[in-house]
Amino acid sequence: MPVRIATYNVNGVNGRLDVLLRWLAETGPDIVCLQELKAVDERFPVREIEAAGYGAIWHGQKSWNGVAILAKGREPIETRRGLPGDPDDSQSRYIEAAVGGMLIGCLYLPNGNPAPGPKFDYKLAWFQRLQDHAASLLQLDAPVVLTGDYNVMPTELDVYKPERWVDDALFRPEVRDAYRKLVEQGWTDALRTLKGQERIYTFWKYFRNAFARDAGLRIDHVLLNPVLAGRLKAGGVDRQVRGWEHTSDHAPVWVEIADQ
DNA sequence: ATGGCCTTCTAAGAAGGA
Repeated sequence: MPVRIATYNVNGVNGRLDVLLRWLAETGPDIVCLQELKAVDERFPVREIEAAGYGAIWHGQKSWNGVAILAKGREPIETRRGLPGDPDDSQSRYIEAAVGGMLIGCLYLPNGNPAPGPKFDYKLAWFQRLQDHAASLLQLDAPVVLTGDYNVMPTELDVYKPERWVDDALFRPEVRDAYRKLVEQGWTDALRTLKGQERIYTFWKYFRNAFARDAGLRIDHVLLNPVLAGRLKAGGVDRQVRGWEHTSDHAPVWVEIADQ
């Protein structure tokens, strides 16, 4: 049986619990990385998620951020919470676990707007810490996935109107460079590799009917280490979820990994 | 070129998102 791994910026795990549970029931991913829980640890809906058949670990925060890893029929074994490199960073943006012999890194990279400014500086510093940690993960022989909301459109192909985003923190050259350098360490951008030059979006603004116009961005990514890249069989975006009532502004992204 | 929408926290609007 292939393993299906998904990432989903849920934009409020309690406010959109119905959407999350419906998506889990309809698509049944084996491993799920969630971002933007927007809830403290005590308010993570662990009962409902367990009732749906998933074990979970999570790292919450009041109002903002928050990440979680879900595993169908098993408990993720937590290996890390928070990126190394800055003990003063109190934002909940990274959690990592071993699930069924794979190492899963779940991340929510800072937005960084407005740029330039302190938020953009924080984004670049966070990206550097991610690069450093990712390099250490590449030393492992085990299968490794590094996935989540990267808040970067890697190329012009990933933006509905690139010229409108040139000064945005999600598309500025420094951020695209950081993503490119990360991938060039030896990671495989799963969706781009599978889809060639096809347009792929994972996010559509709530404003101005963006989803209906398909005015989207590709900012949620699944990166695979070399062991897993050779086992990549399929991948896609669950676009239908973005069309549901009361839904997140992101759609889930998934890959399927073949057995060894 | 701007503002459009949506969440949380907490009780009206502010802040953050992208």
